[in-house]
Parts: sequence; C-alpha cells; structure tokens
Amino acid sequence: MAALELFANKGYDATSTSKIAKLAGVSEGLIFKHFESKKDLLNALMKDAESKLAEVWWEVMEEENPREVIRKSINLPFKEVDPSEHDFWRLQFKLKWDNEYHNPNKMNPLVDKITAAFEALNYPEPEKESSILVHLIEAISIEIVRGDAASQKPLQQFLLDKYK
Amino acid sequence: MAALELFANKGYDATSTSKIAKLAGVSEGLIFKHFESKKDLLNALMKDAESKLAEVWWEVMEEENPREVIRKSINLPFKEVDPSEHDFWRLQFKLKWDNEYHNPNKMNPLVDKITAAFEALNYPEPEKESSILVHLIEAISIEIVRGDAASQKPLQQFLLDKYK
Amino acid sequence: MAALELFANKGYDATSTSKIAKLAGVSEGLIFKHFESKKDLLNALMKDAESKLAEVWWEVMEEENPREVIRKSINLPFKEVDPSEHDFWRLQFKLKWDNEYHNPNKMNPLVDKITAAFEALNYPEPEKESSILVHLIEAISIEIVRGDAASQKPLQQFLLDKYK
Amino acid sequence: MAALELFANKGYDATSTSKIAKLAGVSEGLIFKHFESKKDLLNALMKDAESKLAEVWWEVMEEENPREVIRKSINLPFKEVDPSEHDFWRLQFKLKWDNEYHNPNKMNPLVDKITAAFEALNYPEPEKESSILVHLIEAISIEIVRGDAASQKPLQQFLLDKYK
DNA sequence: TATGAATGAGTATTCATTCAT
DNA sequence: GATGAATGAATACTCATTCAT
Repeated sequence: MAALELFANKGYDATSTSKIAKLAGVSEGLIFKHFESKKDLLNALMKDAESKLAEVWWEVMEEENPREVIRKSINLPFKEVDPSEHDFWRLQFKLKWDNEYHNPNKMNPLVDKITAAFEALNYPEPEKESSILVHLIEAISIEIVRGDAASQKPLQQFLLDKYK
Repeated sequence: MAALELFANKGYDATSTSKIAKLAGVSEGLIFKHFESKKDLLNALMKDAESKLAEVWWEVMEEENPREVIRKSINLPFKEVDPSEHDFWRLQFKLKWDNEYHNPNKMNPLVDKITAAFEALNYPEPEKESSILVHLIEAISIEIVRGDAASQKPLQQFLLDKYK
Repeated sequence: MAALELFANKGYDATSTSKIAKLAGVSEGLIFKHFESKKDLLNALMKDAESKLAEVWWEVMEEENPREVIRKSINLPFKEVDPSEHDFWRLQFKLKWDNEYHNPNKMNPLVDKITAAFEALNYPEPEKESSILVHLIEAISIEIVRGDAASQKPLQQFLLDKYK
Repeated sequence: MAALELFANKGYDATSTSKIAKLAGVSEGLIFKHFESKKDLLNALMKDAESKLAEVWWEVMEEENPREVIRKSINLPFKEVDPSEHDFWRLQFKLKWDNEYHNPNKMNPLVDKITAAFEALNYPEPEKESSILVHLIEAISIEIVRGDAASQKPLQQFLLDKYK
C-alpha cells in the first residue's frame, strides 16, 4: 500500500496524508473514511506485525532438534521474500526508535527458543550465546531490508559453519 | 543543546523549530541567525560525528597488538560516557534510517582495523569475523544508547573471553 | 426528526449532515435523496412555521371579545405543549438572528389583533400597548422554550390581572 | 475588529478563520499567534462583556431615587451608542442561545435594583413588576441592535409615562 | 545580538454533495 | 428507496522562514 511505502521510506512524520493520497491515487478524504486518523492508519499497518513475526519464526519455533533450531535461526534473515515485504520490515525496524511502538520484549520468544537450544547442546552460557546470536540475526536483517543483501550473504554459510 | 535533545527523542520531522526555541529559551528568529535552515541545524549537529567517531575509536586505531585491537573493540560500547552524549549517538543511529544521512562506509576504518587484527591472528576468514564482530558492537551500542545498558553489560566479559 | 433536534441545540452551522444521518440512523446519502441540500432540509423544517403559528394563534384570532383576546394572548406562552415541540420553537427563535430567515412582519397578524382589542377597550395608545404586550409574550416564550418555564409561570396570573 | 463583525453577523460557526483574516487584512497564521484558538478569540471578544454591562448600567445602579431608577432603566436601550458597538451587543444576545455562553444570572443585578425600586414605591408585586420591565428592556434592546431602532423609539416615552 | 511580529505554504481532518450499485 | 464509497473544497491550526526593530 502507498502509506506503507512512504512511511517506510520517508518516515511517519515526514509523510503527509496528502502525499499518501496522491500516491495511492485517491482523494485525501477517502483515507479518513477508512482510518480514523493518520495514527490509526499507521496502527493498522503495524497490526499484523506480531502475526507476521510468528509466521516467519514458525519454522524455528516448531523445531525440536536444537542443532536445527540454530541452523534455521541463522537462515532467517536470508529467506527470499517478496521485495514489497521489505517496506513492512523496514518500517518495523524504524519504529523501534519510536518509544510508543518499541516493544523490547518482542524478540523474547525467539531468544528463549535459541537459549533452550544452546542449553540442550551444553553450551556453558546459553543465555549469552543466544543474546549474541539474536543480535547478529537482527543486525543482518537490518542490512538486508535496507537494501544491502549482497554484503550479508557471505555471512550465512560462515555462521552456519561456526555454530555447527 | 535543545535541538539535539528533541531530534534524538522525537525525531527530526516531529520537532518544530518553535519547540526548539522554547526549550532553548530563545526566540525562534535567533535560530535562523545561527543556522540557515532547520536542515542546516541538523547538519551542524551531525558535523562532528566523524571526529567524535575517530575520537571514540582512537584507542583501537592506534593499537598495534592485534589481540588488544579485538579487546578494545569489544570494550567500545561499554565506555562510560556523559549520558547527555546518548542523545548524540541515538540521533546518529536514528539517522542511519534516513538515506540522506546514511553512509554505509562510515564503519569501514574500524572494520578494516579489526580485519587486519584477525588476519594477524591467523583466523581463516578474517573479513567475516570482523564483519560479525562489528555487527555485535553496533547492536550492543544501540541497546545501550536506547537506555538498556543493564541487559548488555554481561555480554562484555563473555565476548572478551570468547575472542581471547 | 434528528435534524430538528440538532439544529435547535447546536445550531445549523455546527450541525453536520453526517451527524444528522448518524442520529437518524440512516445513510448520509439518503438525506440528499429527500432534500436537495442541507439548506433545503432547514427550509423544509421551517416550512410549516407559518401554519404552526396560525394554529397556535387560532384561539386568539377567532376571538371577538376584546377582553378575551388579551386574556388568550397572555396565555399563549403557557400552553402545555409536547416538549419535542420546544426544539421547533427554539429553532424558530434562534433563526431570528439569521437575516435570511428573520421576517420582521411575522408577528403582524397577532400585533394587529391585539391592537384592535386595545382600541375597542378605549386604551389611549393601542399600538404601543400592543407592541409592549407582544414583546412580553415573546420574551416569556423564549425563556420557556429555553427550558426555564418555572421562573415565568408566576407572570401569567400577574399579567392577566394587570390587563383585566 | 473583524472577528467581532463577522461573529455578530454570520455567527461563530459560520465564520471561518480565513474569512476573519481576509477581512482584517492579515495572514491566517497571525490570528493564531494572538489567540490560541478560534474559541479563544471568541472568549477574548466576550471577556469585557461584564465590564461593559456594568458600565452601561452604571447610571442605574448608583441611583438612589427609586423613581429615577425606573426612569433610567427604561432609557437604557435608547442610549445613543457608536453603531460599531451594536456588533458587540448583537453577539452578546446571539450567544444567549449557546448554552456554553448563556449565563441566566447575568441580568440579576439590574433585576434586583429595579425590584428594590418597585418595593420602595410600594408596588404590591415588585419582583413580577421588575421581571416584566426587564423583559421589555431586553426585548427592545434586541430590536434596536438588530437595526430596528425606529419602531422602538415611540415606546420610550410611552413607558416613561406608564411607570411615572 | 536578539526579539517578536508577520507570513504563505502546508497539515490533518471534516464537510456537503454525488453516484454507481 | 437506500446504501456506502468517493470526492474537492474548506476548516482550524502549524510550520519554517523573513525582516523591521
């Protein structure tokens, strides 16, 4: 959608409803028939963030074999997605900087899953191992949704080997 | 300065020049005597980013001993700084999302230095090792300037041990 | 009707067609099937003002006995009416302030009838007597439709005595 | 002022800030440097209503002789005023219909003063006499500020004689 | 150096009205 | 007869910027 594209690229505050309307090819008034306010439009866009995260994490979360949990986690950022999805995720990461939208516990389920995997594999400090791996997954994801997949690709195999 | 505080907390677009003036306790007109435009004010704030980076990296960059390079790099995010500096760095990281201000090569000197260190230590894939360590350093820095130093602190010793 | 209630309470300009539609429980489009425009809706509401006035005045106008004319005129504002009618009359009085709807001759028939009565009773200045009594009738009516019947009630008998 | 003129003639809701600005020959923005909001502008206009009322009533209120109190009260609506003042008073009367601005006790001081006068003159029902006279004064005032002074003028002497 | 009055373009949002279904 | 999607113009208000003092 037009709003998603603009919010993701210019930011929420720098995107006027008139620009959204123009890009979407509709009248400005129509936006406010669909959404109570500009903020509400953003909220609607963010609404399915949780379910989308769950969907992306699905493969990891249902995995029982700890070694596979690690492997699949590392692969997460490298999944090929419809590039239009990048807008969505870019907006997600951007809003981490907006206190109103930042939920520091959002990654917890994944962190816990990976921690359990490291535990099962008898790593001496599973929480810290997990914390670091999740940092890496996020950092790589950010570079990729920002458009720099090429520079990150080589890290995939490298990490897979490292954590084998 | 007032502008830095507001830009860092609310974002550039959500911060009006009138709010800056009010918080700074000066007239709105005065701002435009000092800076040509609001953008110019932001630029001035960002101006010393490079020199500040260099300053922060100084210890690392002048180090000759590769093992020490790694150690000092890991310690970078944990340096105690005047908390007012957090505004500055928070703004830096925030603007990474603004294409106009994002310079993907900003980290290069540090990356190169760390790569050379890993090379000297005969790591088989020094570039990738370096790339990953820098990702971690950035990820940890972000959490810290966002206000969550506590959760990151334990990672310091853990990383120091891991890379010893 | 919903429009009458809103026009009478909030005023014509402060009442949007969407609020009317919502209160009436119909679609906004429907309003414009029934009325050409918002103004036309107001006109329709005002349409029967004249006939309603005539109806209210009926008792007075058909009276032959001058003393009875005066008595019945004084009683006019105190007639018990369906309180939903207050919306109608409140709107009437409110629109007196709108030049487009103010008709300074609206009261003429009543004024003339009362003047004739005072004449028949040999009052020396029947026009002025009439003018004043009509002022009083209107002033009392206004207070009553505005919701303050209690404070006006005592004036009824007082005036009846005064003009006996 | 421009706002007063428009509010008095078209009504508060029917008067846009852009029309006010245009009539006043200033930019729309300037209005909001002087007043926080359109409502605040109206409030500012109404602010001195009380002091103006007191000023107009002054002659009556300070009078000791009851006969003179009545006489001066009757004369109140007929005082020659700068016709620009009519805008002010027209707005006052108009806002009586706006619950937010209607203060039913506004007339109390005058009512009380006149009641006392009728009492001193041994009228049997001073409150009702007062109530009626104040109704008349208001009704006449309304006609005059609405622009119909001519039709009301003859009532002045008539009332003076009646209450002598 | 500093103020504060002034502005034109822009903001989110609401409005009365239209029209295809 | 009725709906609901759609719109262009208007609304109250904010913005970054200018300039006389």
